[in-house]
Amino acid sequence: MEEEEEGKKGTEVKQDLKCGPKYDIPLPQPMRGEKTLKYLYKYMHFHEIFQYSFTTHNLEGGYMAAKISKLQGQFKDEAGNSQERKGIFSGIAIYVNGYTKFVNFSIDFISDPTGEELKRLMVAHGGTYHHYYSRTQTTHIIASNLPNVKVQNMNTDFIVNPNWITESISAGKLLDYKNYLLYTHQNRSQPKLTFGKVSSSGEKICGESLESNEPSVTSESNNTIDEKYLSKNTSTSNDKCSGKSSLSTANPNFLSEFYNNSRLHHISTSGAMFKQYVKELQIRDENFIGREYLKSWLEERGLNRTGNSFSGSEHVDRTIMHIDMDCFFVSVGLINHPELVGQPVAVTHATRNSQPKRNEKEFEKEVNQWKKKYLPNDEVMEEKTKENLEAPKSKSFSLIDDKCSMAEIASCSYEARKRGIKNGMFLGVALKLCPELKTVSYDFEGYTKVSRDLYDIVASYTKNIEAVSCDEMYVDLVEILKECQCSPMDFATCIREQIHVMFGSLFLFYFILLFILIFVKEKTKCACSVGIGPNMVTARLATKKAKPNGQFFLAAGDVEDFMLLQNVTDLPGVGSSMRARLEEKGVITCGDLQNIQLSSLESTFGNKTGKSLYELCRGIDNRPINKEHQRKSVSAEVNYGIRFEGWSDAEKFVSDLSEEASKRLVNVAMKGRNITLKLKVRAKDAPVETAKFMGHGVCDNIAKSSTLSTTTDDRHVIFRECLSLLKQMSVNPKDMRGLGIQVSKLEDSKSSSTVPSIKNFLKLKTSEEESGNSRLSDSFANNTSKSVCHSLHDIMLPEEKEELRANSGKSKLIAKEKNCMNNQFQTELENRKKSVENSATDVAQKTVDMEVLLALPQDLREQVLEEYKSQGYYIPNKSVDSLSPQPGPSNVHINYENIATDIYQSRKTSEVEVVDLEAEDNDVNFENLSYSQIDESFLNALPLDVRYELQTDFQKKKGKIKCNSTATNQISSLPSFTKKKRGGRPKGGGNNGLTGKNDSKNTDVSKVLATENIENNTCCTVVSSSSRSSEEPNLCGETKIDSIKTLIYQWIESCDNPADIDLNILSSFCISLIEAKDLEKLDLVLKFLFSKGSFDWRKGFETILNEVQAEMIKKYEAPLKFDVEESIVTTY
DNA sequence: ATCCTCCCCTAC
DNA sequence: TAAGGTAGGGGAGGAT
Repeated sequence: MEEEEEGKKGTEVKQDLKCGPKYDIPLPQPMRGEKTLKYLYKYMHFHEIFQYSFTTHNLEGGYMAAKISKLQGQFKDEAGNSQERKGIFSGIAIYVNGYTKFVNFSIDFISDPTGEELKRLMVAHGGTYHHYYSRTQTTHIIASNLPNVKVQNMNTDFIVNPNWITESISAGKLLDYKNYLLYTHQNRSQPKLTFGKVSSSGEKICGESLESNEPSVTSESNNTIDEKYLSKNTSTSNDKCSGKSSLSTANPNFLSEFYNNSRLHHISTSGAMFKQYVKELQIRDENFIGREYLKSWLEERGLNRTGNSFSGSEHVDRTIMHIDMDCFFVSVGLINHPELVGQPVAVTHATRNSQPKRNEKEFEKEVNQWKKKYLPNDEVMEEKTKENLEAPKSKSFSLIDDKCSMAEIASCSYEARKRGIKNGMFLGVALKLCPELKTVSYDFEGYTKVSRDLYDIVASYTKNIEAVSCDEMYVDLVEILKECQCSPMDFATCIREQIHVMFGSLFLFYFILLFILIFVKEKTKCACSVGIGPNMVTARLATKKAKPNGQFFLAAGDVEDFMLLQNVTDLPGVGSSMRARLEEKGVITCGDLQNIQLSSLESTFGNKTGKSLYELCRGIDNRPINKEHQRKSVSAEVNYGIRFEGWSDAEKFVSDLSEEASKRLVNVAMKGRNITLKLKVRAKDAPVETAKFMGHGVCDNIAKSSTLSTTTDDRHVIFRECLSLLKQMSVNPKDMRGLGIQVSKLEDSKSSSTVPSIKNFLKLKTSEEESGNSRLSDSFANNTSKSVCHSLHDIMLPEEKEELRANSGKSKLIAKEKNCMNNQFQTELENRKKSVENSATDVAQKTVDMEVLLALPQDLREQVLEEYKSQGYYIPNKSVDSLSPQPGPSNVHINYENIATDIYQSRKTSEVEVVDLEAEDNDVNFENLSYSQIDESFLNALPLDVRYELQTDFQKKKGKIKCNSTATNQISSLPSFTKKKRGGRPKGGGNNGLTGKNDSKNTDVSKVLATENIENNTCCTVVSSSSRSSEEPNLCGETKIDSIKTLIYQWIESCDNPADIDLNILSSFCISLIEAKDLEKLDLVLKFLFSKGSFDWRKGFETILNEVQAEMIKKYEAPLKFDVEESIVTTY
């Protein structure tokens, strides 16, 4: 990431550039057309827009420009005001549960919001939106039909109808949520809404508005909900006193909650993820659709060899491109906050209103200790000069006081940087520098989504990529420039344009930004910067020059001059410590550094470091692009919220952490021989209560390691070892402030055979498969490998896929966005695979995104496409055509033809493979599978009827299925079925650490499921090749309701939560039931669904239900009469 | 010399 | 209040 958390010396090195120009790509020309503007008018209430002629497309100067800047001003004022008023939802944090209304595109979209809309509305009015339900922080759950049985963990008193939000907004005040409670039958003791009064600082807006606006409500309430509300909001500070904060190890879910909210964890793991992705790219077949696009792109602009003075051979020596997103987290965050574009914005956990309460003395003590640590020589008085020199993370200690929030800024916009705000700075400090600073919450899903798109775009051009992090990479351009006869700068323009459009398309979903994007173009400079140089350092330095939103080409001949004035801090490997040491020698610029002898550098910094400094400061860097990253260690550590009362707490945590480390090892299919335990211990005189809430304070670091005789990934072995190490360190658990486990000396786990400990009643797994499988499912995809099919979805025929997608329609797309983190990387796997086939086509499809286009009214959609086309944006004809209205019943029909054809091409082989496998019948023979082989404990756990069903079902199936081991391997990579293998550790696409909860118990059911799915796949293949229209709708080959139920039951049992892909299959099955007019079966299926599964599943089922209802309305103009609650009640 | 362990530093 | 992770490189100093 471009993020520079280390405080860097402000010595600005100005430079006269003889070399490559920095140049900005032009943004889309303004869109014309009255209709468009009518829409904009309607949705944005920019009344004034309408008064002007919009045939003008030169908005650069004159009257329109003035008008627009005035509108922007209003925009800002509005945003500012709402901040001042703090918004009606201040203090409210919602989690939207399964609320996936199919996009009902009415003019009055405010009254019928989607989850995304709720999110936007919430934030726009001062509230918080949680992607995940947090027991401690979510104050209200928004749902339209939340099943009530399995939500004991949630306080159902706070499950509220979405109308609460919209009506509150229209009322201009916070209405009493209890009038919108979803379960009015549950707790009839009505709350007294007095929390506003009790709220410590009388300024709490939620209190005010309630008090002043809803007095009648207050009087009729009693205090049950009130108390709960209070305990969630205002009295949490009491928790701190008792040391029982939910943000500490006292919380049983601490580890996963922490990881789900840690930006650094996200940065690390996503970085690793993309390194793995690039590694896998290497063994794939070449499929560079982007290159074709590049060629036509060059041709159109007359930039290809013939039309351009550039001769490809000039740069073939070595040309490295460095791509880096500009303030990545902010850019993604702004997608949901278009109103903040152009303002100083920071991404943090806290909000600008956060006002921590702390013990002043202790606080000061710690801050002074930090100062001492980072301002050596007792030069505390001279902070001003020394401050930024040595202090890490730009903490600006002089500005810290006991009132300021110590939430760290993960990323801040360029507007904020102009005010002196830096990444890693405490929010409180930043607010002192820039009181207008706006804060935006994290959107980890969003980051992953955008990163994925970014990598997809680049990978469609070349495989010569070194992933650095989720938003940064190096690309070796030699090959592509040669092949396409392209200049580096042209390539940079082309690829940046794609990235920009990708970003733009995300913004498009929000109409306000549609406006900004098109009319106020300079405001959307949110894309990426690109630097090109003869090697990695120079490329990197060039990027710095290019920022923000530019590109810079540093020719080999210009390197020497260029380097002279570069700041040493910008060299890779020079951080705050090295900078300080260099500064002592009077070295500021690379020019200064060049004056120091190699031998001198080597003696002061060590041989390697010295040599590397010597070379880097001259712009010499021979490191090749590392495409095949080899992992050397796996670790899990936490240095936040660690508060142990005694040994048992510590042991429990070490145990949890061992499990985490073990999971991560399994995820990467590695085992390690060396185990290191890292400990952060409160420094001797450091205060017990840290300055930062639940922070680690001033600490000493200790580490101890031990080498095992054999490699391991076993959680128990790791635990035992760590516990022993921990005891050896003899530290009082009460003083522990951080703990980490690192496993190194890694080996591929496939070399050591690991037969899963599960008593498998189906003996279909060899250890070889086991490890091979985990490798596959770990990474995104592996097309060249024998295991081509990863899920049912994968072996479906293109027509089926198309149908599936079209049927799922909009709500699917939206639902997809709501994936919880657990599923994120699982979904990732699917996405990744899709993108391989589609590559640039897919990119283009994405660039003018389906979601966006579908959400648009048809005429507007056409206009948008027309405009984009006319501006030279790459929109494949097919996709454009497909977005025109289609004949037939589906008005949301998407034509995935081009994609489907691709898939078909590449799937053909896999299909053949499956068929062959069927014929072969190798190790695994399902004929041999008998009911009696099923684990008894599993059977006993089943309700009698299901047990019976299962029994009969097995009898039925006997002899029907044949499959060999390879097929097994394929199927067991099916995302939703990979989660419980090997002692319940999720493997699959589930990325290490980001898998929120995975404490699932090991069951044998997954084996049943594996069986099922082998069969299913097989059946699916067979069925799909026959004519679908005349056939009875089937779920993976099953048509009988009983069999379907069994299938669904087993599916649900197999994992903790549903994978999208499986939901889609189920959903399309339901829709095919509608087609077949078999509403009775549909009803039974739905009832069965809702009677099973836990909370996580319900969310998925609700998506299906929504899709079904959408289809019903389309087909019969009436929804299916189906009562979710009833079906739950009747079953339980 | 070379390896090992225990750090520190750096990057995102 | 607030989510200060993770992987890799390499130096110092001791063991071999």
